[in-house]
Amino acid sequence: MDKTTQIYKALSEEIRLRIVMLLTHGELCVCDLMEIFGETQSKISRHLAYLKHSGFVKSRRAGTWMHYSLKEPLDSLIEAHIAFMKEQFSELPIIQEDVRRMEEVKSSKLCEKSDAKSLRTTKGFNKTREGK
Amino acid sequence: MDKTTQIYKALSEEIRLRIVMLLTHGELCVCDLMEIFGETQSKISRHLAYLKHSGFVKSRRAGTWMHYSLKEPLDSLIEAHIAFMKEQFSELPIIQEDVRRMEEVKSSKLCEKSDAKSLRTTKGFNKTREGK
DNA sequence: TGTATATATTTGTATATACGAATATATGGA
DNA sequence: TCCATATATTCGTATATACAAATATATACA
Repeated sequence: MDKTTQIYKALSEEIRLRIVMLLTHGELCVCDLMEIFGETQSKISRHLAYLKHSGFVKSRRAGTWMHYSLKEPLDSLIEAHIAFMKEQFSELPIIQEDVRRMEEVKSSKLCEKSDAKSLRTTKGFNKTREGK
Repeated sequence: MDKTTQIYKALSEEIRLRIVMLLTHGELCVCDLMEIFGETQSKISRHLAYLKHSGFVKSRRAGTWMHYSLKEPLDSLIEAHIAFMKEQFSELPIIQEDVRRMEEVKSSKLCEKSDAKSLRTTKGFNKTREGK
């Protein structure tokens, strides 16, 4: 039952549960999550590593950015948990607020729209990043 | 989300998850659980206290025995978790083996069949208990 | 190659909670 | 009241994992 209890441990820290909920909407990079939650890079990164070890997420490097998304294919038990979470938590104010901030962040940042290489060679890139 | 994460914490320890699964079949006393799991009284009691604090179970005293069962009414989120667990875990060998041992223990012990007072005044009671 | 950026990991520390062993409490019966 | 039984709690300790701060790593670009 190690796998089973590891899933529960992974979801027993609030920020990890909220990250998983956000990732059901699609891929996010570390910098997005830092901004959405107002947390330090170290904290976000640690929890993503935990979720990765637990089988929830995969990462994709694009230039210097790391993009995280739900692993594919998901272990079927994890998939069932995520379906359960969507049913149970989607309507919670704190989760809806996270989604709202996610949309805000995604519309004001470029790192989600294409990969680092093309961004960095785009005129005006640094200007865009200054907003942080 | 404290309630939410507390539920995940409660289920993230294997023995607690297995106790909850057994209690879906009905009330059990501490001594039954000790025998089913082959664990010490202290360990069983501590985990039951944790489950009680987390809102999963209630206890009923009958003489010197404490009987535990799923709380009623259950918090609706906990109820949903338990329904999920039944779906996902009922067929696992370890869970089925727990149920088998539970049936064995319940058929060979009396403390489940009536309360302590009547048992203690029943002839042959101590003999029955010696089997332990 | 050297610098800057994004992310990951390490370090030192704090907290939650696990454990076994011992002790305390509550009940029932002599 | 005193003892036995069932259970709960405490004590001392070990482990997992949280945190912030610091440092390391990987990549991009000059």
